[in-house]
Amino acid sequence: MLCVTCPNRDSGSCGTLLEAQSRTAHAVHGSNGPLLQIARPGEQIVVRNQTTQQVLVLCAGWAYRYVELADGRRQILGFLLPGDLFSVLNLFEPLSQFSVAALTDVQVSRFERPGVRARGDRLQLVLENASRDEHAGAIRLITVLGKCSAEERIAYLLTHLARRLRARSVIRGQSYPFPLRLRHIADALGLTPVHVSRVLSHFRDRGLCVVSNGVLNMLDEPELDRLGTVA
Amino acid sequence: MLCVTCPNRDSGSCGTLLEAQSRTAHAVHGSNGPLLQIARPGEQIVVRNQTTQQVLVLCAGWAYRYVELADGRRQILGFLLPGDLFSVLNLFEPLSQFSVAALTDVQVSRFERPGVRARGDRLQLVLENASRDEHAGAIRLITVLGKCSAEERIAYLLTHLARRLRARSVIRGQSYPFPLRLRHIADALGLTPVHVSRVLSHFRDRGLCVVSNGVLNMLDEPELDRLGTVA
DNA sequence: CGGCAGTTTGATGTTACTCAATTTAAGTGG
DNA sequence: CCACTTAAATTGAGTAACATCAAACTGCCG
Repeated sequence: MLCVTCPNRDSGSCGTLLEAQSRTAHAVHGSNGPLLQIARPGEQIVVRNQTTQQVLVLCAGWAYRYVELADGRRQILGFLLPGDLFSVLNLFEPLSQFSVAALTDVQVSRFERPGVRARGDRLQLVLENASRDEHAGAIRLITVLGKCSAEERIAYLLTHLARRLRARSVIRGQSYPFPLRLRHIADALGLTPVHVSRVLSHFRDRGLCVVSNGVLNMLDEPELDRLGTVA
Repeated sequence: MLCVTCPNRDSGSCGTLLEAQSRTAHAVHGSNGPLLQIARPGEQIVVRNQTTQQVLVLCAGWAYRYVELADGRRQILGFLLPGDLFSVLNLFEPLSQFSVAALTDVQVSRFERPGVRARGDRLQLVLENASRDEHAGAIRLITVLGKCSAEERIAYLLTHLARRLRARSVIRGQSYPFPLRLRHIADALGLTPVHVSRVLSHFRDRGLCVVSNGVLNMLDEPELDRLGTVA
């Protein structure tokens, strides 16, 4: 199946979610193709509180959404995988509530903001689904941060990412590419890199998972899943 | 100004937010009035993962949205004040992502789910605003939970509630009715009741705020605000 | 071969949790 | 109005989880 958002016709990097979204966006946009942007690891793609008339979709690579506090502390709100809309809100709201930066080399598609108000059922449906997912994700993260130990949080993150990657057929087995540094995990889960390291090596000792060479290998996914299941 | 959602014509319990929302909902609903429900403190109003064809608005009193983990842990997602829509998502999604329970005696208005798809600009606008607010609230809470100390979290909660109450003209001075128990604060902020008690008495000693007789008195609101400001 | 960024490990410190006892407040029935 | 009961708040002591600081170690790239 062709993915209209990305220039590359070969499947793999773009999952099912993207297909629905991009088709919609494409339909709205008209016949001229989307703008394409590339960024290098660490590069900032969206600046919080900055307005843009475009809707962004991550086309290839990983990125993360985050906010920065006045004193430099950073909270990562979540990770963007290929096919992800940066934010549903972004469809009708020009002001971004968070920053976005690249984790790997990424490709980002930029569409002119579609006329959401004038649209019919098809887009509405996509919007509702994405809206629900985003909301559900926020609730889960709040719950994990509020009620779970470091082990539970990390297990949650690892299995949650695996689930999302599977949903877009990026992985089949129990391992997947893992571009996150300890710092990212820490900032996403309210921990310190040092403590994340300790928990991960504890996981390694228990034969739960290993991360090496930028690849995460889940040796005992059921147990990881059990640990990381919150609600 | 008359509040169509509530049976009581006297203002005060219903703030500005409700007026916009209720008018909208009323317009969608047609001429027959909304169903009214009352509940006592502690009573559960919405059950997570349960579907309903109605849209709920808190009309009087306080309530809270929460999720419960398998082992009984509870995470409070936020507090509902008079005039609050239970959830924006609720407008087109029959499945509730969280439970809701009453903190005080409450009145809840139930509207038949409006035909969101068929509506024009007016409702769209209200939806966008509410959607943005809900999203912004979730991001703030995630940040507070992920990056802030117990003192900062509690200061954030107290001043945040004050702001929301002021926005609907419920309070003018620096004190407001405070129906939360330590347990609620704890479950909302990822702390234990015991620790919340310690922090609050520390605040008291420093002359920041006092809570007694179900009333919170912010003696040094600027300092509280400074403590609780995250992003 | 340096040099840098990221990770690991150890030692120590702090925050917040747990457990338990005590006090206060809020009802309830006499 | 006063015992009695019950829920909530407070206080103290001990502990666990996680943070902080610092040093050693790894891989990688010029």
